[in-house]
Amino acid sequence: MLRSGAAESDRATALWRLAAKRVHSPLLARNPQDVTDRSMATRTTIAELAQHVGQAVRLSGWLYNRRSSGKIQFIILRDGTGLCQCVLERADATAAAFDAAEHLGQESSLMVEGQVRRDERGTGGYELTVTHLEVVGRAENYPITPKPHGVEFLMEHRHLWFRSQRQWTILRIRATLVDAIRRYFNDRGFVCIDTPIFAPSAGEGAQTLFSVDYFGETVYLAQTGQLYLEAACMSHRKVYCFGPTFRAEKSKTRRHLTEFWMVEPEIAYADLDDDIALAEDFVENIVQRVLRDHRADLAFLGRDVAPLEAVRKPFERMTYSQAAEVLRSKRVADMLDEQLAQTQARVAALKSDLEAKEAERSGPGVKKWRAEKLVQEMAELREELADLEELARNIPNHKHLAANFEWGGDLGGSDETIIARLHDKPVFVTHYPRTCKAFYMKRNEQDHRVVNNFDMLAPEGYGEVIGGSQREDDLGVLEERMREEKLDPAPYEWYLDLRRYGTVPHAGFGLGVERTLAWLCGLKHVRETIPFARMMGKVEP
RNA sequence: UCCCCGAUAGCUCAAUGGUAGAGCACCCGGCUGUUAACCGGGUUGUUGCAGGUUCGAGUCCUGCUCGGGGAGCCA
Repeated sequence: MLRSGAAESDRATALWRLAAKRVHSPLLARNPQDVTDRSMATRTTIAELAQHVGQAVRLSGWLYNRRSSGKIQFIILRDGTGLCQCVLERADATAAAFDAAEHLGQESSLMVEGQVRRDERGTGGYELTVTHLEVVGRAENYPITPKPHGVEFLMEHRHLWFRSQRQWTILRIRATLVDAIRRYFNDRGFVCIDTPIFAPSAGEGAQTLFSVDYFGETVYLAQTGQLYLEAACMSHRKVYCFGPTFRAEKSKTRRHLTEFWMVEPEIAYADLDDDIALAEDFVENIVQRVLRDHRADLAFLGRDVAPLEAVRKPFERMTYSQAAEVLRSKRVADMLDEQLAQTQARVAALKSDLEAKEAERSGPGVKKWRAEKLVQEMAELREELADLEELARNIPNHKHLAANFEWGGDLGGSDETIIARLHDKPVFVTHYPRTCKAFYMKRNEQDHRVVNNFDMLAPEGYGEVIGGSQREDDLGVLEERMREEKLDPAPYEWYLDLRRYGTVPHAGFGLGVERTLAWLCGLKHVRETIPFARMMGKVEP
């Protein structure tokens, strides 16, 4: 259906040559090889417009939106690097272009040529006074209009939703985040090791993995590269893997995907403190990099950057046991009571606001456009109201769960949120009970009930972004743990070899890219942080 | 697997149990500085599916399907 980008630009070039032939003086056409250079206009992109003020340029892109007022049209052109308002006035010289643009549907592809002007009235601060326009490919009835759409509709049109400003911005930030991650490790002597996607039954919770028929044998899509990375770590000392990972958990929440990207470093001769120090430095680095490169983009997304600026070493730290005490404390009960009161107050305010708007809408003498605007505002308020009412219903339950938290169980989602809410920086929670963690985590020397692990909780309710641990390097203890978990040792013989031949203390962690990006961008849902989200009950497009 | 909410025009949403509507999109017309432009006119329906209650169901009841987000589990 959609042509490839390369084919698109070849066609665009060919069409432009045709256009150029028609428009420009034959006197300049001395060299037939030079067709594209005969134009006085420089070929450029919207992002580069600042360097071409006062010059004639040509842009190629897609029609983002168009407004007209009699003899003047405003064409918002999107070219992949930004948006530019192109102004087209009807005159003898531009009549053909004017008429061609008049019935152009949203997302039609086109090329325009004109004079660049600095103008605050135009999107992005620059405008193009159009002298020529060529339609490359017409589009009719583009499904995604400038008006609001529902999530279901947008997700079904993800292949087109990409083109809208918000999604464009988010995925550009994702690209920077991915680059920051790779650069961090590459610049510090880590060797990138690609771990396999097909994995035999790899122990911890095989029921949550996707099974694949592998020449008649059942294997699984990898949920971590860690065990393989441990092998690589004994060869290269500092390694990392970065790739997709798969979880078949039947979770339908704003934090879950069935296919997501995870980066996992692993370092030899390292203990838990080294691991946490690495995670801390790493997270500070990538957060500050995104902040440095995307201030305007984050502002466009409505992200308050102050909480991100606060992401500086050292982060907060507490043990699991301390967290358990905090959860049961009066401080947490009070905090939740206050949160509930605030939520209820906000709910009440929203309700009266909604009533007032409804009264105005259905009242006498309301202008049509005003009524429409009110309906839109009311829809937004209702959405916020629904979220808050759900929160208000949940808080008493969260309070109950926290107050009755018993040492030995894993922290629930609500417990993590509570711990994170108590701080304005990321929090490391360390030393979880061994019984609720994976067999490979290093047993703590002082307290055999707990392991040397940590979770890093992002602030502002974004929850667990990193899980990591020191690995059990003692062959005997590891075998004991595997017996405890009733794991068949046969598939792990190669893994046990790593302890048989020159075992050393080592540690690592995994960071989820989509959760991190949702946090950085201040998004409600991870589905917008990945190009094509794979979720429970959703594999298309 | 469990709990809560929802499904009305292509899209976003209205409609005391009583004639299915608006805005957008699209078509026609107007407007030389618009910012989700605006103004006038026009086209647009198996109210998710199957039953039930009722003189009468978009509205009430039951079941199912699909979607939303929460629990468990997780990054």
